[in-house]
Amino acid sequence: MPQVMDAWQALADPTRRSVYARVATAPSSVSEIAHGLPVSRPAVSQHLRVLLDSRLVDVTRRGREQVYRARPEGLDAMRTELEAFWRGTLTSLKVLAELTYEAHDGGGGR
Amino acid sequence: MPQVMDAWQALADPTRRSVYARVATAPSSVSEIAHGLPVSRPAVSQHLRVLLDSRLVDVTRRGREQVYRARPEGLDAMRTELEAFWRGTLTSLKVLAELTYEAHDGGGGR
DNA sequence: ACAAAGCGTAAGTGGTAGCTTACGCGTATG
DNA sequence: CATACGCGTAAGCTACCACTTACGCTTTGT
Repeated sequence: MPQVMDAWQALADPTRRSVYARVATAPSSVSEIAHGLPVSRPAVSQHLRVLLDSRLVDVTRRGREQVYRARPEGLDAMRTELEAFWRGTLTSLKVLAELTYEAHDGGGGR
Repeated sequence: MPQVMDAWQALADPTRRSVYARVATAPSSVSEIAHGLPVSRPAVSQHLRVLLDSRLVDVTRRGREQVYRARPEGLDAMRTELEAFWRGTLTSLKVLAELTYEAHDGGGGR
């Protein structure tokens, strides 16, 4: 039983990213998701639990199936968070790059 | 010796994110970075190795110090990748949301 | 040439994430 | 009411990640 993770860490795992991609493409039941992946159904259930705790997916009962779907808000929240991180670092980087390159290079880097 | 990781997974670790944030704010030597963190210097070295393999940081020798600095390109590449992922999922989500809500809800989300 | 600073790496350890098999509960179907 | 489907969870195992200590190499200073 995994700990509480932020969306970033939650989506870091490849399998979990696949699971999320699946439900983002189309709401699916657990068995459907598992059928398209090289892991067992309980494994998918656990991944969905993590995604659920991270507020990245949503659940709706339909008959005896449990339909999972992605939550746009969760994604957007994470994106905003990332953007802030980006901005901070990139600003610093830009300043430093200018200070560094203006003297001897010009920035032809790769 | 860690495996090869993509930028996403590399930045998933909190400590490693701190290391990256540090070098993004200002190019620093290994000891400097380690001095500001609750881990040993070798640990920082290993984290820097991972960031190096992920093309997220850069190294320059200066005297006997090894100065690490963040690579804007690496970040930007990851950001692009994320953006693509975003777009794909969000598009699907929007379509599905419309199809779903138009019949019985109205979109009182959250 | 010798001592010290600054790193990188090897070896070893603890913790935990991800997976599987086994089981039990709720729900539809005859 | 009995059977089968769909799912969540517990228990256990394996592998890997992050961290530490110990060692060796390169570079600077006296």
